[in-house]
Amino acid sequence: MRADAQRNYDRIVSAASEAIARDGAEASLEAIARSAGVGSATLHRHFPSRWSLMEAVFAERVDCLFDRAEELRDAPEPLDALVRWLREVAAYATTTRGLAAALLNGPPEESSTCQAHLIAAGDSLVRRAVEAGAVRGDVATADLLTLVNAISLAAQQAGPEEAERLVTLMLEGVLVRQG
Amino acid sequence: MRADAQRNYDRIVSAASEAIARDGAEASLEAIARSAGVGSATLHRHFPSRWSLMEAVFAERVDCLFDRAEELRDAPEPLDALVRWLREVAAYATTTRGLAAALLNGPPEESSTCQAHLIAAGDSLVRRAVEAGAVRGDVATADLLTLVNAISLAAQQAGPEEAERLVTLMLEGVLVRQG
DNA sequence: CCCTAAGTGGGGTGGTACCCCATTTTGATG
DNA sequence: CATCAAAATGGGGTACCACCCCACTTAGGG
Repeated sequence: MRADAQRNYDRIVSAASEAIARDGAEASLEAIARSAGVGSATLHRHFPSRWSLMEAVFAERVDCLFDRAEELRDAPEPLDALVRWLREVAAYATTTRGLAAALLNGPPEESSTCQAHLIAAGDSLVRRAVEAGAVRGDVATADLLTLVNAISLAAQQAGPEEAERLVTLMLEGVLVRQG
Repeated sequence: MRADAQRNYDRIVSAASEAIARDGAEASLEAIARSAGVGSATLHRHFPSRWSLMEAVFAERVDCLFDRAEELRDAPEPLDALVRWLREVAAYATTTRGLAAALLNGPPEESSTCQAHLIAAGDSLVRRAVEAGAVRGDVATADLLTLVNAISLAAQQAGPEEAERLVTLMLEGVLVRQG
């Protein structure tokens, strides 16, 4: 990749990051190109679809969550580690407007990179929690992340604390515990 | 309301219903007006915002769920009634593309009519289930509906059976039951 | 230094939401 | 039944969007 192409790529991702934080997942690509000081054609060549741009923007965030999962993997309390990580995922998805929407509503193939990365990160935490007897064995990491993302999407206008409350409710369950 | 205005109103809602079922919540208003045999200005006068049209389209469905709740209110098993009703809500929201999105992502005031109607419908079922000792007392009907809608939205591309699975998971909880 | 291939962005196309206003239609009244 | 003012209508206009074509520019290896 030529140096100028790389420079423009970075500028676009940076501008898109700001625009999405401000306007959500439906931010105008034209405006992003403009604020990056780049023609719209350049943006569309680097990122053929809206989702590919999303993915580039969120890759950094997802990497961060991935690293966080590795940190928590050796925490003393497996359940605590998992719950804490899921809360961080929810917080990221709720505050970074559009992340949840991108992960859930994006075309299957195109949003799978982020999704797969996140699932890989969460998997070890889930497995440890299951082995510790704190989490049901028939729970898939993908399900957990889908639910957390769904909640984040639903609570986007209510705020992060509402999302956290709903995540807790989901983990504990609605039905009374009958042993 | 004049007779012709009423006729056009009905035509628009009918066309919108089809379009949303086919194309989802982002269906083109212009196309809806066209297929209703009506100018776009007429559509925009009757429905100032996209959400107001959504509301009109979904009102029928929501009424149906409301009636269903009343039917189930006197069912012998309160928990069974509640679970069945929530599954029906999920099924409606998943199949009627856009219902979930409309209820969750719509502006607070504009989507509140549907939401309020649904909460009112579910409330009696939740209360009965709580009194029967089957559901936690600190669970709000609104939370339940938010979660069900969130799941529906998340499972929209996966299908109704996936949504049902996730609803069950949410109700039972992810953590192991420790009495 | 030069030349070629990669990269660029202005401008075009076709689509969208939403609004203005001249024209038509309705239905209550004389 | 004829009249007519108010209500309703929709064509056309504006502004914006995603996406694409293609003449021009620039990087960087020989």
